[in-house]
Amino acid sequence: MTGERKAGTRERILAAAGELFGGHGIDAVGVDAIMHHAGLTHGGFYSHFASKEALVAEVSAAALARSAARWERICQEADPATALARIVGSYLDPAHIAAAESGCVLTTLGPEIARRRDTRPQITASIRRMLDVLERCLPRRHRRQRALEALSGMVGAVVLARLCDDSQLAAEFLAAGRKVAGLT
Amino acid sequence: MTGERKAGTRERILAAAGELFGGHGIDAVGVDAIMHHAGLTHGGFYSHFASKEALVAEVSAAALARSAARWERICQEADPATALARIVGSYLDPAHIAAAESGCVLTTLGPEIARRRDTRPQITASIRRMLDVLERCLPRRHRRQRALEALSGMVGAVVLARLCDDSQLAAEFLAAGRKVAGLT
DNA sequence: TGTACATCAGTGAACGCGCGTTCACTGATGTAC
DNA sequence: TGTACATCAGTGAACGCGCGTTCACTGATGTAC
Repeated sequence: MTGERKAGTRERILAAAGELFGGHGIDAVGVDAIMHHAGLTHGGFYSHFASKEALVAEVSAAALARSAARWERICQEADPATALARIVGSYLDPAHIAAAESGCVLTTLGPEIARRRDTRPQITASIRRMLDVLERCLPRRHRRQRALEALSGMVGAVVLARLCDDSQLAAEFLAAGRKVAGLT
Repeated sequence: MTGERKAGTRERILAAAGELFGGHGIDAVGVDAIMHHAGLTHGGFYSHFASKEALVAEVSAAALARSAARWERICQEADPATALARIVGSYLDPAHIAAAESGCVLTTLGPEIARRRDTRPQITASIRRMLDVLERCLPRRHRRQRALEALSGMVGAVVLARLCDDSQLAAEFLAAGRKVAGLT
């Protein structure tokens, strides 16, 4: 069926844009580069998206929604303590620092997305879902507050670790993030 | 003296670039916009900087160094608890969320700077100075670790608060950041 | 003190280039008879 | 089953525009005599 084929291509464009945006920033990546990374030529872009800006809104919202969905899956499949360890452990891992192109959008594009006000409602919704997951993983006392602290610490630690020239200092930030997020 | 005049102009260009970069992002701001914001025409830019990229490196390093210097000044002028309250309180304040153009570079341009590897040594040096200030402001036990947690929580809370569509959720992140940073 | 000259910060027109976007097209796929 | 036609995802040349950068210039300031 043609519709399915087209939908698949659209997904490939979204995935390609997500990787390139995460790795190089939104303004540094052109439509041409995105389409080539998706194995297409640039002209076809506009039969899938109205403009680059429309793609930007969709890809950042979709990428964060996917992260939230992954956290929810982990939370359902394992007991709270194990789920927390998996989520926080993979977030605050040197591999996440190194692989910005596939990393969490909050840490790769956070400030850039914050400036584009139209995307914020969907981003906020995904942030709430991530907070809910953390709440369910954390011990009962002051759950809500501790989830907010955990997410703040995780995002800040990743941003700072990526800025550090020195991998030991970066590792210290990751350890500090783990501590804030309640990992022993 | 001519040298002083020129140095003053250079500072004005750096200040203009800092404001515009913080408010709109690095790639979204052109040399022309920066020079006009500094009250000059674009052609003169290249008698002050070798390239836009050279300006970017200098302005981000200079902006963060200025933040670090401000923290050190506060730390010297007040007792530890007061200094901590001032530093953390102004960082995690709705006014800082709103005024991205004059906000901390870690939160406005963090991921963008992390991608430009040449600036990272100077950024890392300023991060260390900021950690040192926080250490001196915090109670003795586990100072170092708590300073790392504080800075992570502060940066993450500001990034997340700016992403939130809902000012109440933003305020919750700011409160969580204050908690992590040891403010009662 | 006054005049002639040198310096150089800043001006503004011009450049080549890559961007986002448009559009006439092609050729594979699906439908009608 | 075979032929004729319609559809439309994807192609690639072309567009106008704004970017970073260059350069011949101007005019205010500093120096020499």
